[in-house]
Amino acid sequence: MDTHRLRYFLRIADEGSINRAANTLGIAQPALSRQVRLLEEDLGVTLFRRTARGVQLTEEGERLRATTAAPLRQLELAMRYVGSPLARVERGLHIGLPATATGILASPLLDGLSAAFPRVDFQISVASTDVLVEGMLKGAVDISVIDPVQDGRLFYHDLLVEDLVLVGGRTSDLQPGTAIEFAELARRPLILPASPSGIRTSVENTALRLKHRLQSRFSTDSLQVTKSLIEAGRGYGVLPLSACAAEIDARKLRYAPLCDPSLTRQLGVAVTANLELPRGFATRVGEIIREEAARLVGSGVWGARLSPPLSEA
Amino acid sequence: MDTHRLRYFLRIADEGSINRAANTLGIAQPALSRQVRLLEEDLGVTLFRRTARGVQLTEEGERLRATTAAPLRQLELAMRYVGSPLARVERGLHIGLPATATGILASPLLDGLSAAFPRVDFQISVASTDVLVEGMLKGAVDISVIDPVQDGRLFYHDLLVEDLVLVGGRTSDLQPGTAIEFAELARRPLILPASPSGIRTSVENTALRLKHRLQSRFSTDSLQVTKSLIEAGRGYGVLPLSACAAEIDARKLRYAPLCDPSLTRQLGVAVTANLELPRGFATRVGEIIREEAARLVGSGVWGARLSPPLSEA
DNA sequence: CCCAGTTATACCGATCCTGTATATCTGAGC
DNA sequence: GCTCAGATATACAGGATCGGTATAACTGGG
Repeated sequence: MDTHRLRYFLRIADEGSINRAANTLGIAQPALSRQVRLLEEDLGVTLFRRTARGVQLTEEGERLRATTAAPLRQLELAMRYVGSPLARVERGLHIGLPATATGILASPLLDGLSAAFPRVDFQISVASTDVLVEGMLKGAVDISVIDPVQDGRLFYHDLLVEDLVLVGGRTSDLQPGTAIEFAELARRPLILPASPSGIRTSVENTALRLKHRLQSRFSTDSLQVTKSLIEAGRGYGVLPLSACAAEIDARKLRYAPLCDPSLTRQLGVAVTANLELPRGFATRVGEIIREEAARLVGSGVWGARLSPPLSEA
Repeated sequence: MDTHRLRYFLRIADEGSINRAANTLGIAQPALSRQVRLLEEDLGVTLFRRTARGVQLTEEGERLRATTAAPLRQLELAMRYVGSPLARVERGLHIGLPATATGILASPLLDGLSAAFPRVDFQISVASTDVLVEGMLKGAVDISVIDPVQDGRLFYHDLLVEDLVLVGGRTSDLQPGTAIEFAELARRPLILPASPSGIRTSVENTALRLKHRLQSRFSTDSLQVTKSLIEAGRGYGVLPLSACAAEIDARKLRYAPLCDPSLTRQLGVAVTANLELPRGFATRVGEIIREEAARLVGSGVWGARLSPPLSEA
């Protein structure tokens, strides 16, 4: 019943190996093995199946991970920031997220942020990059996760890169194992974002470069609408897998990777340059966004690749 | 960064004294003093003001308590139940709460329950006792917090007793320091629950016994409506303080204690006798409700008195 | 001024954690 | 079937941390 062992356990679950976890934790492997055994004895359950290529969570282990990861993270943040003057900030902070990242990011992010900054009311707006940028320049939005932008009035830093996949309805012929060539996209009706989002420009620029002509029958800025149109068989979507994981699990949607070329979308964190916030606050919030994203990526929940972090002076 | 010290810290905060906390924790006082000092050094903040009559939380201490109590409890429950077959139950559990307890109980209760039973979808219904009892007998509601009932088809056990206060609008003359006699109630327009709830019968029976005639101008089963009517100056309400703490803090409502006689309302936990649930599951859920209530009462958030617990064989 | 009650300090023994060295196990490749 | 690489498990010793006992220092109240 100690955070210590729990942190070890979670790291092992992430790494899938006691050995690798011992390395990243900076302790010796036998010590870690021992802690796992003690934790298992304490709880009276087997947490891992030991194999010759590492360890694998049992059902109980998976349950423990699911129920302890978030509270443990909240504790860590709460203790880290309790001494910080930033924790005293009383204010509303307005966070902007793109629709294609809310499903995976919103809830854990709010958990973490409210643990670190209990006096702050966090508000989340879901909108396209251009709307969020406008909101930030007006001062209505404080910090956003958006597509890359070049604007001197914003601080922007890359967060992660995510592969895009082709998503179709239940009756489509898409299979995760069979990649679809980009040229094939031109022969299928596409449902693209209405506003010039990162995904849409990525798709359109590639089409232009390869001299393909796309059929875009519908366009909408609502991810919800996009997915229901796809589900109804009205067309195909180009989306990050994380944005429709639930529907794919539920067999409502199918997907296939893209190739020749594959497409990606880049996300980053942006804050306004002239923030009326306590010094360092926005930076910390940005760090927590990064940490939360790193955690989701590291645990395999978010299939993306992290961009290199900000240099830590 | 150890649950150990955090638990000690929270207990001290609850008891208001290192000495008393040491007794209830079963360790020596110097050891506990030491742990507090170490925790304060770790975090770099002063958590308590030491006085000759105990200790008092500083602002940072209060913040730490607010941000760590819930996650810590979730961790404890998650670890306690990870090995239990009950944690594998996949089912929806329908919980009934009275409107006057939801505000204070719903959120922490859901936190705790979902940590203990991750596979269960908890649904909360807010209704009056008679509706909840009916729902439980029909099997639509599994477990409820309700006024005391005598019904052989239900298992019922007392949970806590709470004082009722007179609540008026912002312009009323009520003051927390000046108790209002019951006789005075008859001279004020009251807004009482429409259904025969515990609060309403308590008020009406007392009036009958003392031969007072009440003026009940409006009645509604919605606590929301009740409070907005009171706020608009349409009348007075008889409510537990916990049901309108937020509005009183916000200076939208005022209150005064009742005397001659004072009124209370009793709450208990009830489950149907013929549950189609795994053996012991409802019992455990009931225990968690009790624990959560005890925690809220112990920390002073819920100004009520616990009923004696079930005998623990 | 004294006393009861509180928190803080000093020291000691026991426990738990970690690192080093080594054993054991398992799956892949020949 | 055998071997080997890579993984986890066991044994033992050193060191840090925790809790207990004894005692000091502090603060209000009578």
